[in-house]
Amino acid sequence: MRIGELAARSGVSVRALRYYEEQGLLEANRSGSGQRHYPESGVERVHLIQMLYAAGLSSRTIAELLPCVEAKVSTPESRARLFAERDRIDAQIAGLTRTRDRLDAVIASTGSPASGCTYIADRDVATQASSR
Amino acid sequence: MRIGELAARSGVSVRALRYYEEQGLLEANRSGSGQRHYPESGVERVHLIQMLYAAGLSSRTIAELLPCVEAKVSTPESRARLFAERDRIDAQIAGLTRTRDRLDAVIASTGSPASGCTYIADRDVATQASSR
DNA sequence: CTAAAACCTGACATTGACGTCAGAGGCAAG
DNA sequence: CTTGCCTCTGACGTCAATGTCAGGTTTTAG
Repeated sequence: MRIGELAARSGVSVRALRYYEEQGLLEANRSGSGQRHYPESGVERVHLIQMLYAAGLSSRTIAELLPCVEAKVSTPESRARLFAERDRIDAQIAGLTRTRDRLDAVIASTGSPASGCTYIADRDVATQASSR
Repeated sequence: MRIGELAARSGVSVRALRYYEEQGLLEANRSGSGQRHYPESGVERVHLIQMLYAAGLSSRTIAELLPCVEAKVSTPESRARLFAERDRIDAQIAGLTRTRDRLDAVIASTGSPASGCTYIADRDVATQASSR
């Protein structure tokens, strides 16, 4: 498939795919005229890349780890890297959990008791929260 | 205390503290000559700010939520915001957990004796969430 | 008193993962 | 063959949270 289709199917932009290639995360077969062509497995690969990005890894780190994630092969160095990233993610989860619990506490304290001020008179629930 | 001490004690840079003030996250009493002075509670406040940054909130969002986190008071809007951020963090934790489990599987498959290529299912990728 | 250290404001630089635009070429359909 | 969409490369723009530097004032130590 060509780049537009891969973009559509994997949910990222065409620009992002070219960027991934530039960073050595995603390879493409080039047709005679220079157009990129990807195998079906490209979709899965892009999802994997996105997952690692979402975990806070940089493109450089991803480039280092992708081969051993895909090929299930690792050198001692890459194993150390895998462990380090795993632990970092663990720590991140722990921190996020504490943050969430703290937010829960705030919600509870401002919401339930007679701490004043909080009227659940829902007047405009349509205020969609545009986070992110 | 002055800004240098707060920076040292809270573990962030002086530049960052000035930035927090600029963004309305951190207030300072000014001495006659214009120098910032912070109460002891500033340390805790900066830690709180850092925690929220680490959870992926933007300075604008933090500015909106800090008052009700500190004062335990919330308007219906801020409550909705709190819920939304809490849920976002929950989703982020879930995604990170899946990523960590996948890394664990990779580690196991590349690390165990006869690295017999244990297959790793990845059907559930791309839980959008980003961090920082 | 003086020099060093800390502080001030203001402004430009940086980093990462893209967005966006320009100008040119490729490809299937009518 | 031309129309219209897709793709190419290259390059500059963006955004957020700082880093860094300049040039000047304040505080502190000796």
